Amino acid sequence: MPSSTRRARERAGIRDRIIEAALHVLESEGAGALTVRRIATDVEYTAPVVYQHFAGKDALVAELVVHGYALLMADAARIAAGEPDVDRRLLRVAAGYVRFASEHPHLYEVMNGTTIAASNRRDAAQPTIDLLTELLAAWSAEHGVTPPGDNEACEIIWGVLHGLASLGYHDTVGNERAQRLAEQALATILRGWQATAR
Amino acid sequence: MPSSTRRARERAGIRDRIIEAALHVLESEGAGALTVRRIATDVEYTAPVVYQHFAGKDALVAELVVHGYALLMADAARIAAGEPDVDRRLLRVAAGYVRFASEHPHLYEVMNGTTIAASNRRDAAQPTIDLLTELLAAWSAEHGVTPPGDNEACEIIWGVLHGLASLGYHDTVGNERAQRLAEQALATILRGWQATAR
DNA sequence: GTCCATTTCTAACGTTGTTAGATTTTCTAA
DNA sequence: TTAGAAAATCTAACAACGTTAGAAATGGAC
Repeated sequence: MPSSTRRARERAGIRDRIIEAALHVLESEGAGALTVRRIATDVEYTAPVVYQHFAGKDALVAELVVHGYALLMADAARIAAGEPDVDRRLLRVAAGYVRFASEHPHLYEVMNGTTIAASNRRDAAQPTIDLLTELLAAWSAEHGVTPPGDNEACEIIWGVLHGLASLGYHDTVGNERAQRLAEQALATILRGWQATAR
Repeated sequence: MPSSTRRARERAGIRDRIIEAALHVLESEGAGALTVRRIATDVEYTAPVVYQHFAGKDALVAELVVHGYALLMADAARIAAGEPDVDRRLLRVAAGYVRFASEHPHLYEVMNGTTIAASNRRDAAQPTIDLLTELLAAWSAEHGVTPPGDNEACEIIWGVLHGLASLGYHDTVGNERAQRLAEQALATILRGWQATAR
């Protein structure tokens, strides 16, 4: 019965369109406009169909968060691939992280919000963390310096990037300034680790 | 007519009780439980009286944010006053900042949420920023090192503290670990600035 | 062409922030 | 002390939210 597979394909298609529509509303109008009825209207359905594809609004938002981290990861990977120099690579990824937050402020907000559970966020963020770990290992090998282990160095950098991205994405300081501050902060930390090794 | 002043006093009293009740609900049960009706019930009134003292829920939340920054400031000032050594003082304030976030997670969340406008947050946070600037100036004088000016050093530290506090307060990493990471990050940055000066 | 399963919609429930209007309380003044 | 003004408070309602139950429509299988 080939029709059942087609039905499944159609179902998945609607699911994807819901996610797409939700992402578009979130990015263009913010979390306040992201209502179930609005999303349903945008995909030309009524509200209850959303619940046939997602357990509830929170589950849908969780998927947006996963999508957001995938975008962030792709951004970071692209930037990293385009810069051969180990030091500059880290700095550019740092600036890219902050830029991502200010280019997708509403998405970044839910990515770090409390609607999503901490463990889910960790899972979604893991690839990005792994990339950061790699970049850090390469830097470490290049300079013969070993920064604090047990993931501490990586978590420090993650924290710094997130902190300065936060300052940037809700206009506490400007966008470009936050990017520069992130680069400076990271450069200073790397220099600090080098100074420790001496 | 002394009664009118008493009336004003009573009005202010109710206002304060509303703020107190709201703060208690927020801290003990989180932002999800913070509804206008709930607050009104807790002060033994009905919902509309809240609107006689605040333009809306957002205005009330804004006051909670101000209150939160005052608490944070008091905490930081107390810690700073208790530590004569310039370097240790900065590290202890850093750890204190992160601890504050994990001891008041829901309050810290709204303090950095999007319900409050960026300019209002800046105003509320200004005293804490000023304290940070002072601590940094003292450190700078002690070591004969001038970190980046134009408030950049201060904003970097602020960002770092906020970032690691965020990692800590929603359990991305544990509480004590986030405190240690903040101390390490700050120590490394200070070392980095010293290394630059040499 | 009939029946069954799936999909979709209509209608509703409870809760939210918020406002209008009635009601009660409190103060002032004769 | 009491009549009337002013303030405070409550009741009732509105629109919008997330969510669910049950009716209506749709589409494939014999």
